Amino acid sequence: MMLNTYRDTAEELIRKEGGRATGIRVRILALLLAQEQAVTHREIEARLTGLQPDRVTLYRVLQWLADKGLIHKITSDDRVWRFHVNHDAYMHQHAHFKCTRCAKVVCLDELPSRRHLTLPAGYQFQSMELTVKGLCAQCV
Amino acid sequence: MMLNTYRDTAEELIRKEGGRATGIRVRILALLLAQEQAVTHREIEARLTGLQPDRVTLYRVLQWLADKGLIHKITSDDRVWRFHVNHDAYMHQHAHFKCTRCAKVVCLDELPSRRHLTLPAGYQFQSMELTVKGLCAQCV
DNA sequence: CAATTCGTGCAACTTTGTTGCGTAAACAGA
DNA sequence: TCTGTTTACGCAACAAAGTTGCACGAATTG
Ligand SMILES: [Mn+2]
Ligand SMILES: [Mn+2]
Ligand SMILES: [Zn+2]
Ligand SMILES: [Zn+2]
Repeated sequence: MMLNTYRDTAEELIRKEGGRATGIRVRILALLLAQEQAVTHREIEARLTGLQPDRVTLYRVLQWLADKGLIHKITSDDRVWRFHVNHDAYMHQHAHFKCTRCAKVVCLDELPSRRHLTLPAGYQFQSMELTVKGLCAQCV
Repeated sequence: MMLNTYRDTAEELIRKEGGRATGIRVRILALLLAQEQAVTHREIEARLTGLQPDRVTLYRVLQWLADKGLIHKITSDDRVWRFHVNHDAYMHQHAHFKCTRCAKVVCLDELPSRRHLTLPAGYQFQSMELTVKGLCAQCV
């Protein structure tokens, strides 16, 4: 399960950002480190067995982790944020995939070049958000 | 202002879909036909001077128009739907631009080819949603 | 004009997320 | 190990966006 290792890593990362390594923060970040795919607030709540932090605290911890750059927030058409750790590969801008059957969200490696887009005259590019929809390997 | 023409067009489009051309539906679709950019539920409400339909009715009219293919819904990171008429040019899949300063949303003409993306093994592509962020011509 | 169907308004509810504030826990320094 | 300060947490209340059920009223059909 490697859960102890995840907790140790989590604690170390939190301290490195100058935050207090509270039980809640460590458990949440450890949980995120263990997730392959991006997870919602609800899913995190459900998987924090034993520990049941207040909803507000969970929101605030997730926001803090995102502010510190340890995780990133993913917006989706279902109006629910999903969270995923910032592995090295995901530190740069990247696209996401969302399964239209099971709603799973995973991070993709790349983003198409902005050269493939033309903006109206006078418009200035800053960034792009790309979500690919389809069926994941389990749902095909 | 061409508003009469918009109302006539709206009424015609609604009847063509087999719906009742009620005052509310006609006014909402006429308003959307007149908009260059995509508008939110709130903005539509504010611009329907004189007529003040119930919030729920507005939601239902917009959903009906979208179901009939007369308009399309645009999702955004601010968790608010925006609506825009389906001009011929926008019947196919297309990208959107959102201004990071004034929150204006406009439809872009094209979508980059799916060949520029690689999905994990076993994943099946269905569609993509692309939002370009930046500054519009008025905000640069 | 009457019957039927469809659209609208109202009230209540749901989901997701935010704000303010008092209290408790973490950490640093003695 | 104790003490004081700072930071995080929990609770309650709030907010925005959207949904559902149901009764009533207005279009359309004939
Ligand atoms: Mn990601
Ligand atoms: Mn569009
Ligand atoms: Zn799936
Ligand atoms: Zn702008």
